[in-house]
Amino acid sequence: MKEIQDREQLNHYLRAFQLESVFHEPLLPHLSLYGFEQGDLICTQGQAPEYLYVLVNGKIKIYTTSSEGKTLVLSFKTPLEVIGDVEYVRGTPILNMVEAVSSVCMIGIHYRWLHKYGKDHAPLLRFLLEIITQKFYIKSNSLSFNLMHPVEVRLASYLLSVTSDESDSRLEGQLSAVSLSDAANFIGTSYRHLNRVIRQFCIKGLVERDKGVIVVKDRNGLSALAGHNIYEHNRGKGETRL
Amino acid sequence: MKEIQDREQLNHYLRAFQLESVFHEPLLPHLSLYGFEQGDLICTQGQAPEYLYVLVNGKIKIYTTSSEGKTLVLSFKTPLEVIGDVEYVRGTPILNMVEAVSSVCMIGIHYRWLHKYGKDHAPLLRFLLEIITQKFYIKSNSLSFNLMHPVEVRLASYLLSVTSDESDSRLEGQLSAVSLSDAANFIGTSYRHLNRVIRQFCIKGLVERDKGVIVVKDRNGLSALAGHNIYEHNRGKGETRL
DNA sequence: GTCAGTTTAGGACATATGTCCTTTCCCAAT
DNA sequence: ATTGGGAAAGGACATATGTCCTAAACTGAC
Repeated sequence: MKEIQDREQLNHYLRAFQLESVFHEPLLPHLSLYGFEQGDLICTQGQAPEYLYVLVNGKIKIYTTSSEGKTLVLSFKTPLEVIGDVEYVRGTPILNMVEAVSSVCMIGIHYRWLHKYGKDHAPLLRFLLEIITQKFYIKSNSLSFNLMHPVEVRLASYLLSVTSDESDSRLEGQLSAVSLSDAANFIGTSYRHLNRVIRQFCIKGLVERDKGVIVVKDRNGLSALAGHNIYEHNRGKGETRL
Repeated sequence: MKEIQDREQLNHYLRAFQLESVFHEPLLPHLSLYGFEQGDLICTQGQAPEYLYVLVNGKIKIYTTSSEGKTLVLSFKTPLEVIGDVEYVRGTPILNMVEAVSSVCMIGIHYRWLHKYGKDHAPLLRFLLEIITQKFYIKSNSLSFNLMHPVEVRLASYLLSVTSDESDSRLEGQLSAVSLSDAANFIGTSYRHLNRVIRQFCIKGLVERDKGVIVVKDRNGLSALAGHNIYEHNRGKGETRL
């Protein structure tokens, strides 16, 4: 991690994501911009958190490691997203590991100032409320979805969700930076089983694999399998009452 | 549902749960107290929500029905808990079914007033933030837990969590109002499989079943099985920064 | 008590998924 | 091109879980 001393850039992000009212005058001087390289660890489970981060560029992976050593990838996040919010509100140690999947840019603010100047600042509170509510909603869906559907369906859904935002440009969606075993841990299954299902998909002509890369061939077929249950990414916030 | 016209009782609850600053002066006149009988439907999935409810007495069940007709019980809640909060923040239809598992008492307030008098009221926003953060935390744990552990472990954990708060008084924890098939839907398995696992537990002497009631015989044994992963209920709020 | 109907438990089998180990493939160093 | 090492894929088997159906237990009416 390195701090990026570029006030201009920071202001740009604040404007782009409409955060000017969220981080008002007294908070501004305490905002910093941080850069992370692909693979950098941004947060470590169990540590005492100090900063609230706002993801403004790049992609991160949230995961947790159980006492038995299994890894479960909880989510992949792209802007706009906040990390350290749950810990801030609850006053607990860091819950999960956070790692940069691409090069990443985040706005950071120390809890001290967030608390001192923000605890009564309604726009900030509403912002956090919306973000966390969104997280809850996604998590809740994800829970139901995982519990109710076999890996086959989850994989189809996952492939759709990943390739839709990755491959804006290229026609064929590919799995890019996310390794297959990450994918397995995200879907909540073993690498072995993931392979098995992928092979079925290949046979059915839904995807093709070439040198470890999965290429989606039949989005409609996958959609049919997935039902309408798509793992949600961050959708822009809709109409809210707040 | 019937409205309980008892200002005294309402004030009592507000005091008991320290909600006086959350619902400040302008909101007070719009608070009402509602009573539900066991089995009453409190919210219906898909409908337009109107009220934010605060559960102050009794026990409720949150569940969802998939398009294929499967039911998944998302959680059982006891005071202090809020429902309709996610919908309020996101401005969406009701997400899940909510049903009274015992006779239930809730404080209700129409979104209209909540918005009009509450949208800038920091204590209310902080309250919602804490509640939803708590929900997120529980949900997140629950997701990992379900994905990483077999039914056997989940059932052990479930039995422990249920019997700890039910049977404050009685020594033997029993499953009370919650039916076995509810339990199955909560754990995310089939009734059939639940039975299978219960039978194993019986054989191991962990529980006994008598006329459809499960009696926990060996809490330590169950704990060993569950690891430290206990489904969290609402724990009183800890130290928070807010 | 007896019976029909409903609820609850269990049997048999099929499928989904996990574990462990072997095989294959890829890439780099030589 | 050759070879060795490590990552990726697949085979074999065990276990976990789901589905469908049957058997057993309970309940209320008579």
